[in-house]
Amino acid sequence: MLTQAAEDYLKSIYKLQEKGGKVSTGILAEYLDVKPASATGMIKKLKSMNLVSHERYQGVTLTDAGKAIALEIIRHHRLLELYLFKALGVPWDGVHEEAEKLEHVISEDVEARMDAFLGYPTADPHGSPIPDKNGVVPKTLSIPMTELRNGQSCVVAEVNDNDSALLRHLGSFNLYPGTAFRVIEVAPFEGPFTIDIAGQQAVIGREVAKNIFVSNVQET
Amino acid sequence: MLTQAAEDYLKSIYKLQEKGGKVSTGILAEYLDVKPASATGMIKKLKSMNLVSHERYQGVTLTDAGKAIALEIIRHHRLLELYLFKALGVPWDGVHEEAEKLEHVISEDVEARMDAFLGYPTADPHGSPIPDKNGVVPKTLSIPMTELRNGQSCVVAEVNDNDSALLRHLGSFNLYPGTAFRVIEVAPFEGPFTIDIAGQQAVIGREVAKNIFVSNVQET
DNA sequence: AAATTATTTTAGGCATACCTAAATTATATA
DNA sequence: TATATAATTTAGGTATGCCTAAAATAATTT
Repeated sequence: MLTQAAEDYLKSIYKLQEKGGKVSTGILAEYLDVKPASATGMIKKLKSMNLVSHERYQGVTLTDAGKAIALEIIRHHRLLELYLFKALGVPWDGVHEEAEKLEHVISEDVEARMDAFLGYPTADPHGSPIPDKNGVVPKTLSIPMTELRNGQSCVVAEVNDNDSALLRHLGSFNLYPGTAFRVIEVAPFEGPFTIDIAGQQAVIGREVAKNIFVSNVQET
Repeated sequence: MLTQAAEDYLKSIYKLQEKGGKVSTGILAEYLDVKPASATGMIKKLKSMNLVSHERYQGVTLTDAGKAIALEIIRHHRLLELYLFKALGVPWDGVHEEAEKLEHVISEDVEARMDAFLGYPTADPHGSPIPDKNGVVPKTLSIPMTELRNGQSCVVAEVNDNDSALLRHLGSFNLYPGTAFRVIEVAPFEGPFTIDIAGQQAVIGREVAKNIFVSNVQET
């Protein structure tokens, strides 16, 4: 069994790999809130286990084995988030932190039971895809809200899950995955978005909008 | 926050204190499956935190602060066991192991939600009392099954939870807490018990019977 | 009471995973 | 191209929590 720290490193490498391109020691260290020297040490250890590839100064990449483990942890995390949300009513701005601790200790058996209870879901409360047991990640077709123009309507597909305060803010507008809204006006010069959600008007700053991804975009 | 190991030590000291009298370094080490020298080290650490009292060669005792923490962990454990059993259908011989890992990471919030879901229960699937939020342990009035005589009937109150194989064995006879049975015959010379459970006859060895505690004993 | 046996503690090591500070290597600037 | 800056790695240190082996203490037997 891997240590919790090692699992966190694999998961983080996967996420950074998805997001941007090269995962450098420094980027990884910053993401995990440790010093670069600590990341170097763990990378060395993971490399010796054939879970990552790494050439000095060239960034780190997951091997197939490493990717499989990363996806398993991510699956645990997202199923737990949805379970806590649906079965126990934990507010969506709290499930991330809770799942962060549970994901390392939950058994495959309990996970399978939660999966069945939830009806084999494909997305967590923030809209992030839940990999299946074989590590297949459901494709999500979404674009950043910042690409929307005046008059377009759409549905919230996914929001960033790692900022509790942001989630509470979005919750106050009912901006959950599945919620539809229409862009009334995008202020010029990278300004805020004025939108209509079920008849209610709301102003969403650009920095906030960057954390929202939408699908089903239509001109109206 | 305490480490997981420290929490396990406190819990174990509490349980050993309940069961027998003096908790020696050796007993504690054996119970936790570590070497006596390791127990000495942790006892020293816990003493420096004022969670236990200890004089060399004289055994260890929980302070009020240590006892409060021990009871909190035990509460986590037993609520988790019952939750896994009732909400997710984990078989009763599996919940102990699972809860052992979860008890250290579950938040007070999630615990409160499970507690409410379960209707503020007072016993886990093995019949062990669940301490309340203030550390008050519900009193259980039960006697060892080994004290029963021919013709007495009773209800299973509690069984030992730390032996998976034993629990499967008891499950095969339906010997769960709450199940009533009648002693048909106690074989002489510390022999086995022949009992009647809902019309079905079963033979329970004395070593197995030592793990069963009963209440509501009546002559029939 | 002395000697043997058992328990407990001390002393010294190991692995994990973090840290800081210094050295190295790569990249950007003059 | 040489030099300054930034990123990365190495070296050495901390804390936890386990280990073994040896020393100290207590309990039991003769």
